[in-house]
Amino acid sequence: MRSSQVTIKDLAKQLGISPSTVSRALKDHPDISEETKKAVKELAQQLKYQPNAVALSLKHSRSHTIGVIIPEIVHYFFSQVISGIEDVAYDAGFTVIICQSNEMFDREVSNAKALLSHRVDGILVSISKETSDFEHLRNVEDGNIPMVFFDRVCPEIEADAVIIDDYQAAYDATQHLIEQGCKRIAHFAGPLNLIIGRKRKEGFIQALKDYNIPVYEDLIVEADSFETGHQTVKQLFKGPDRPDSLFAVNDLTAIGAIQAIHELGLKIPDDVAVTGFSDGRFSNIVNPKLTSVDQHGYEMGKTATEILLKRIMEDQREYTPETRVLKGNLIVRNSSVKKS
Amino acid sequence: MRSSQVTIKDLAKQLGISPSTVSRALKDHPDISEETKKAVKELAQQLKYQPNAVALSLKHSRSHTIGVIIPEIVHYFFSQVISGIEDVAYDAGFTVIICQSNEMFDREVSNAKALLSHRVDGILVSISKETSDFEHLRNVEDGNIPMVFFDRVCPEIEADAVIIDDYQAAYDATQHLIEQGCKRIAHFAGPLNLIIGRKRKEGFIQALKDYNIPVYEDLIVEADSFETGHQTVKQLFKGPDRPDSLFAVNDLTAIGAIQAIHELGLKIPDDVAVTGFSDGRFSNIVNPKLTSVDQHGYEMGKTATEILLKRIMEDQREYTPETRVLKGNLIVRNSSVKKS
DNA sequence: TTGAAAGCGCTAACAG
DNA sequence: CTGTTAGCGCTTTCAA
Repeated sequence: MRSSQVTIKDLAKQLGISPSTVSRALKDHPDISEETKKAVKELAQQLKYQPNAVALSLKHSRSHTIGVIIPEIVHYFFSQVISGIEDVAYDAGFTVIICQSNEMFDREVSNAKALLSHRVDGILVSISKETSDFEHLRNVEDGNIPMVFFDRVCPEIEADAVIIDDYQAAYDATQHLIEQGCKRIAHFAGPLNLIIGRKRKEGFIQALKDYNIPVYEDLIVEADSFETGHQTVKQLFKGPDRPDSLFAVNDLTAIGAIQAIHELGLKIPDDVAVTGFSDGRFSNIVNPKLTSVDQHGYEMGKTATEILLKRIMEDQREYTPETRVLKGNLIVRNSSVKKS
Repeated sequence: MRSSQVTIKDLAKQLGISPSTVSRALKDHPDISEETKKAVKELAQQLKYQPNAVALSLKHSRSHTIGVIIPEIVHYFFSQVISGIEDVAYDAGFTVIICQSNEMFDREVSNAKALLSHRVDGILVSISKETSDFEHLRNVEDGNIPMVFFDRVCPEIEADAVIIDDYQAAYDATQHLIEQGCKRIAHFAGPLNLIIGRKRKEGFIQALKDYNIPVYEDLIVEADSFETGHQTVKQLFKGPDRPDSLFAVNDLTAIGAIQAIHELGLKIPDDVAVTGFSDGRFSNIVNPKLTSVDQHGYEMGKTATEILLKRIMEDQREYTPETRVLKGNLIVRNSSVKKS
């Protein structure tokens, strides 16, 4: 016997009235007598009636559900985003379906399909590192499902987006290192097919240029995980003209790097100043505490969801996509401040 | 105009056949001619037809969706659990709805309601710190929705559960400290209304007893966050007969404690040996590296989901609930090993 | 080999 | 004030 959940029919039968009356009574329709309302509501409570959201979705072609496609929730930043999403959605009476792509393109495609199939009212997306074909997202567009990107946006699709100013934040972080007297600054970059990877690199380079510091191409390496951060330091920092500082594309990479730097017998920040990006739970916990950029995950999730819900409500086919840019705040801690 | 997704009717109309034929053709029903099948499938692909999961759910009283009620996904452990859940669910063609209780009872109750309303086929639950009334979960039981607890189980409801052997793991961690020569061991405990909190405390105490070490009640304090871990150390470790070691109920607490211990000018592990619990991303990153218990989050999520899916499939009203106990492995690192 | 009709749970126009 | 009916998208007898 499948779930024995109570339906409106059950209530109607027990009360000897019609289902439509029950339906109306439950929503306080003015036509219904107080007496009937009371009887219906009491029985509903007693039998623990829960409206069938599935039937409602079908009826109204509105699921009051939004879908989220997110790379990996293990990352503090993304889990913060989800909290922002859930809080807003929850207050608006929306349910959230979260799908992890695990940074895999195929998984992301299935995720999109599943969400379309579930007839979500809107979708929030942050694309995976692997994604460079956007057919699956175009399907969402074509299906007229509102879609808002966050953090990792898609270059080829015109849609709302919430990002931080990665360029400026990277610029700020680099400038900060320069102001500490650093001259040979390494950058561990993110995947350059992602806009965030490119923007952070550009901000880095521009800061160097503005301060007339030569840009050494071999000090710019793609490395965006604890392991690659660690390995890359071991190669890049062993020679005599090693970098005197490092700007890493995220905190975990910075921390992998920090460990390797320690293993090489170098001191942070005096031998090597280090800056991360994202300001996760780690930044305050490692030794030395890590200078990083606060990416405002919670706010990003909140904002993206607010925009999405607005789109869902206004429900017009044509609109001008809006890109909301949050400011990334550089938070200076011990890993980058040279004693002078 | 709401979502313009293609339906079976659209296909039928365009092909001049009936919806039922289309339906059958799409599922390769043997009665349908190859010709028709081909035509239908081609058009479906061309128009990017996606079956309406909502309609299917209503029709079959089966949503192929499972709900998860989880305290907070920011915690590494819980996000690991979710990955385990998603992987298994995904392979079985199930969608996952994740709800965070944020450790709030009220939120947990709404979560349960929402999931019931969405007619999920089953629910996975780890209760919040605040939860001591279980009415909402009893509603799930009464609705005949299969339910499996993980990690934080509910004492009053007979249901399947997947946990680790918290008692034994705490015992092992304590024993390890004792073997390092520790005599005054503090325990920062979790909320004692949670079984995990009680079990870990019991394992701690039993280990002390087995080794004839006095149990000092004032060295057992409820503290289960970075902040409380930090504060508690400041109070408890300042006197001359301070503890020589600490077993914390989770890693973040241990790390808060470690920072405070450093601030007091004490050395880890020589002055104070420290052990955490959960083995998150942090354990390897802090200095010194933290001894901790691997809680096997991914495996826990996987196992819980496997059991849940089994219950959903077999679909019998009566069964004997099963409690699967995973072993928690103590992982010894620098924070607890005294040089001798 | 295909179509017509009923029904999953609910709502809303239309009747009464 | 309440009941009847149709329909959301799909499947599935039953009939042709």
